[in-house]
Parts: sequence; C-alpha cells; structure tokens
Amino acid sequence: MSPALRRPSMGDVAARAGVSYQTVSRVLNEPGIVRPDTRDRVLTAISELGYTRNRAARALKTSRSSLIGVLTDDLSLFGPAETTTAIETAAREAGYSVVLTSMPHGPHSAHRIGAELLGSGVEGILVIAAHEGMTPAFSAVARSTPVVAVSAQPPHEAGVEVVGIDQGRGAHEVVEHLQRTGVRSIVHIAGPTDWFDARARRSGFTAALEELGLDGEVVGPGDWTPRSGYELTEAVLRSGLPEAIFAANDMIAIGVLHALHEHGLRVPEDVAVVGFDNTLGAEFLIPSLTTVAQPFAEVGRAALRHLVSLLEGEQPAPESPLTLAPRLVVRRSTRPERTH
Amino acid sequence: MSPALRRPSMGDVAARAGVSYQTVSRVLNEPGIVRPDTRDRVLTAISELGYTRNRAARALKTSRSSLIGVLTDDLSLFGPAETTTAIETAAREAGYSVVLTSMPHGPHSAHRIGAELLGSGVEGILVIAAHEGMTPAFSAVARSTPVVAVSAQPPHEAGVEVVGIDQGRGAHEVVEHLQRTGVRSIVHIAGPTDWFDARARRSGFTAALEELGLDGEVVGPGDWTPRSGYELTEAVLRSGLPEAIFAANDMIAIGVLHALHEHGLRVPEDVAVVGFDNTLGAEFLIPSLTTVAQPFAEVGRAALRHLVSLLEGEQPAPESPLTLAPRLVVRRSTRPERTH
DNA sequence: CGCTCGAATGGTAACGTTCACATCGCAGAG
DNA sequence: CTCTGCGATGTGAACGTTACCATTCGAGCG
Repeated sequence: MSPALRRPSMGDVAARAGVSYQTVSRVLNEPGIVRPDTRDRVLTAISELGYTRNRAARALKTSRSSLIGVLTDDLSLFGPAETTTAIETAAREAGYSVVLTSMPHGPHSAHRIGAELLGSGVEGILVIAAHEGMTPAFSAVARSTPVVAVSAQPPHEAGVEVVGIDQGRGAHEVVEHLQRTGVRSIVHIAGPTDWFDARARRSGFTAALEELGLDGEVVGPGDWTPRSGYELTEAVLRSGLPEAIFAANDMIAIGVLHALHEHGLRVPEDVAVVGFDNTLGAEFLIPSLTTVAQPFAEVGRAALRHLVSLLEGEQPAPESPLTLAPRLVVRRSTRPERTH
Repeated sequence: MSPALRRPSMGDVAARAGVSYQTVSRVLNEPGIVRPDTRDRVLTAISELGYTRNRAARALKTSRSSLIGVLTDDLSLFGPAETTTAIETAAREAGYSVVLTSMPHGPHSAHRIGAELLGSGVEGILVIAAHEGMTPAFSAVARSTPVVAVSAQPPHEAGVEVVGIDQGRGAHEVVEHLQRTGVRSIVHIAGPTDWFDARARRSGFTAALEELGLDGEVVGPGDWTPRSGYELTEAVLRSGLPEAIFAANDMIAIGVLHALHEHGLRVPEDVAVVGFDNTLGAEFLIPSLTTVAQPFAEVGRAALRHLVSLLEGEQPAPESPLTLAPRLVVRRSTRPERTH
C-alpha cells in the first residue's frame, strides 16, 4: 500500500489536483474542453507524480491496443531490416508500438504464428518480404484484422493489401543498362521461386530480354546467400562464358564475383555483374557493384501509413502510391554505356 | 450486439459449456485443478467459438503485460539483427511478445525513447549494442523496470545488467593468429569510441600487443561503414605499408580490402586483413576474410533468459554464463600460420 | 429577478479478466 | 447417521481507464 510500490493512477493525480479522475481523463484526451487553470493544476500533478496512463486499462476500455504487428521473414537480410526500422519509426510517430515477430522457417508455422500475433492484441499486421508460404495464413488472419503486405506481389490475394517496390521495373532497367554497354546475352541467377520479389525480378528479366531482343537464360534458384551465387556461377562457367550475370540480389552477386575471381576472369572486362538491393558494402566490393537501390525505408513508411489509414477508418489515403520505383546504381562491375 | 461483431469473452464460453466464467479461467490457468470432463466441455466450447483471452484485460488485472521491449541501435547491422531475431524467437517460446524500438541517432533522444518504451507497458527491456549515449537514460529507466543490456561492457552501470560477448578475447585471438603468421606489427582501425564493443576490441588489441611483444597502432575511429574503412586505409597507406590491418568489423574490412586492391596491393601477401563479426558474405569477399565469429544468436537467447528470470523472480539463473566467447575464423586474407 | 442554456465538472457503469472467498457435494471417520 | 474435510465450482470485487449521463454554476435574456 506504500505509494512508492504502486504506479500512480488517475485517482492519485485527481486527488493531488483537487479534481475528479474524470477530469484528469479529459485533460489527457480532450484538453480543449477543460478550463485552463484546472488543466494546469492537473498537468502539474501529473508531472509531479510522474504519472503515465495504464496502457492495459486503456486498451481494455477502448478495445484499441495501439499495437501493430510486424511479421518478417529474415531480419538479417538487408531489405527487411531497413524496412522494419522505417516502419518502427513511423509507427512511433503515429502513436503505435511495434510488436515484432520473425517468421521461423518451416512449412506450416505461418498459420500458428499469425494466430499468435493476432492473439497478442495487435490492431493490424504488416507482413514484410512475403513469400508464397505465408499467403494462405494471412488471408485467414486478414478476416479479423487489417493486413498489409510489403511485397512485390501486385495481385491482391484475398483481403491482403500490398505495398511494394516495382521489382520488374528494376530488372528491366538492369537489362537496358547491360544492353547499352554492348551486352547481347545475359544469365540471370534467380532467387527462391516461392519469394514474390524473386519471381517479379525473374519475370521482369525475361520480359525485358524479349522486348529488347536479347539472348539470355535463367539459372538457379539460389537461396539469397553468397554460397548459392558461388555454386551456381561454377555451374554456369562449366557450360561456357556468359557476357553478363544478373544476380537476384547483392549477396548472390558477392558469390558470383568470388567465383569469377577464382577462375581468373576479370569483371567487367570478361563478364559483367549486376546485383540487386544496394546492400551496405556493395559500393566497396571488388569491383564496386552495379546494382539496383530499393527504397526500403520509403516502402516501410508507405505501408505503415496505409495500415494506419485502414485502422483509423480514413479513406485509403489516395496520395500515397502503393508501388514505388527502384533506382539503378551504375558502378564498376559493368562496362560503361556506349554513347552512340 | 450481434455475436459476430464482438469477440467472444469468457462469459460466452462459460455459457456454452454450462459452467461459470471462473471455471473457464481455471481451465486456462490451472487445468489440473478442474475435473477432466468439465475441462473437455470448456475446451470444446473454446475451440468452437474461436475464443482467445483478451490480453488487455489480463494485463490490467495481473499487471503483467507479457511484453518485452527490445531497444536496438541499428537493425541493419548484422549483429543486432541476428540478436534481435534470436531474442524474439526465445521470447515467443517463453510466452512473451517483443516490442521493438530502434534508437534514432541523436544526442538526447535516449531518455525520451526509454520513457516511451516504458510507457508502452513492457515488463522489462533489452538493450542491444549499447553505446555510451544510452547509459544514463537506461540507468534511469532501470529504476522502474528490469533492464538487461547486450553489450561488451563488463562493469555494471547502475542497475543495468549486462550479457555480452568477450570482445577483448576476440581481439586477443586475432593478434595471436597474426603473430603466428609471422606478423610483427599491426594497425587496428577502431570503431566509434562511444560504442562499448569498439572500445573493448580496441583495448583487447592494445593489451594483446603488449602481452605478445608486438608493434602496433590504432587509427580511426571509423563509423562501422565500408567507406570509413576505405578512407582510413588510404590515410594509413600514405604513411607507409603496414604488415597487417585489423578492422573493427567486417564492413570496415570491406573498405580496407577495396582500398588495398586499388593500390595494387595483394592480400595477404603484402598486407594481411582481419575483420570482426563474420557477416554473411565475409567468406566470399576477395579474398575470403579472416574474421571473428560472434555468437549473436546465443547472446540474444542468454540475455532473454536472464531478463525472464529477473521478471519471474527466480534466482538469477546461475547456469547461464553472462559472457560468451567469440571464435576466430581463419580464411584467406591472412597468411597460413607457421608450424614451428 | 426568474428562467433557460451551455460550459465545466462529477458520478456511475462497464470493458474482460483474475483473486479471494464462499458454497456445494461427497467421501470417510467417529 | 452426523460431522469433518477436501476437491470442485460459483460469486463478488477489483484492476485503471473511458463512455455516458447527471449535476452544478454562472451568464444572458425577457
């Protein structure tokens, strides 16, 4: 019962300020409605006591938890990490806290995880870097809670809204750039087939080849790791020397560069190499890597804005575009473009 | 009032099972105490209704939120990302959800962030990759909530417990290894001076030099980025050619390798290079990088266990060591050790 | 000067759960 | 056959907040 043991409640503040706890509540929720001098008394009492509202009681009464769930595949990947950070910052500014859940690899866990996240009382869920396996679970969850996915998947799967980066366009720009450097034939080392981003990059690649009349081939899939890039490059080299290799991400590209180096091949003189993501460090690989920078942070913020507008019942925020454009970053792993 | 609109409560389950809501509560909290057939009736009612307990009400009544706050500096760094993921998984298994907060860079924000995290109702806080600026804020917060830091800082700052990886030992092993490859003099490119990890690596380095009778020098500090490694290496080369460069982390090492390559220097023949972290990709740099692997996931799990035992009032889990050992990974960026 | 009205504030109930205690029924002992 | 005691279940209250309605007070008007 010692006052030091219990956190102060509205009642304590009210007693100190000589008002009822209802007035304290009003000061916090609609300050305009209470007379300035009363309000000041309450506010000083609040700061003297170091009072903060009890989130649980608030959540119980309003049935709003101010919690947003973020579900991500693999935080140690560059993109998800950046996006998560941006989401968290934006969420905090919008008055929400972020409950993080990382998706353990495994077939049927998606459903359980989704339910658990829901059970933790979140008002909405953001899914990052979604792949195939997640979709059914989240269509299910989406029936009880708004779900927004950050993904390259444009077709809206049942009830799940999508905010993403135009991966196909990124792939297209890569192919265009390579063509302008004189390349006629490109090998694409694809990412995992069940990842939406990987699929979009791959189909953007093949579409661009056709459109621009170039030759090419898709190998893989890799698993986003340098090792898979290394091994797939070894395989490619056994069947001949390609003019250019377009890796599905920078990690794969690191493995590609390593394998080419081991074979004594020069980049870009013998083989051009392009990555995807513009990972921290891509600029300082040997040679520095031509890649596609993705607005990871921006897409995170856009997704959060979208979710919040869903939660707060505004119109779906027409100003914020749901598909953002990536940006080609030309460095030294491709030859200079020919000015013709 | 339509039953579809409101989530079912204990009362609904109780009505369906023909018991009182208290019995439902007991089935959920101490199943052993209720008669098997009653329990089964309740359980079927629960699953038929898709009932889940209301977290807010539970938190209000028990004053336990099942929420743990994780505060991290920069999620796009390899270590924090790995540690965070491990914490989240372990927390979920222990019945907690993780509220993520990323620390915006800036001088005085630490205090506000700490208070906000506290305000979100977390029961305890884990601070990852702490640096100097965080300490005062978290000593303050630690008065109201258990705080465990994942850090290289052994001295317990007022009230904040520390779980960490022995950075000094890692640095020591690096120096020993270099000595065994015949190196007599080492340049260390240090990390930011206010980061505990960077400081511990640096002091481990100088201590090892002295102990082993080697020559050396500390340059920097860098800021963990490849660019800083690149620029500091340029500066080092202007004043002569070192035998070996020990970078404070792998990102800095990437910049070092790049700079050396530009100068036509061979690694490890002309200069040996060592990193720290064993980042994804370190194995496939050119040449593959000798570095120190840190048990990031393990330290995350250990920190979580420690925090949970603090929260649940058990004895401070004597079995779990609070300082873990890193592991030297020898690759091709250093010369082979001489067997003498 | 009495009445109406609105602004400011107070009181009561409820959100869904758990805790403490009360009750019930039944087995076993006297 | 009654009493004790314990296992199983029910009842009332409380956690701290917000929603809703009631009350008070003073200003402005006829």
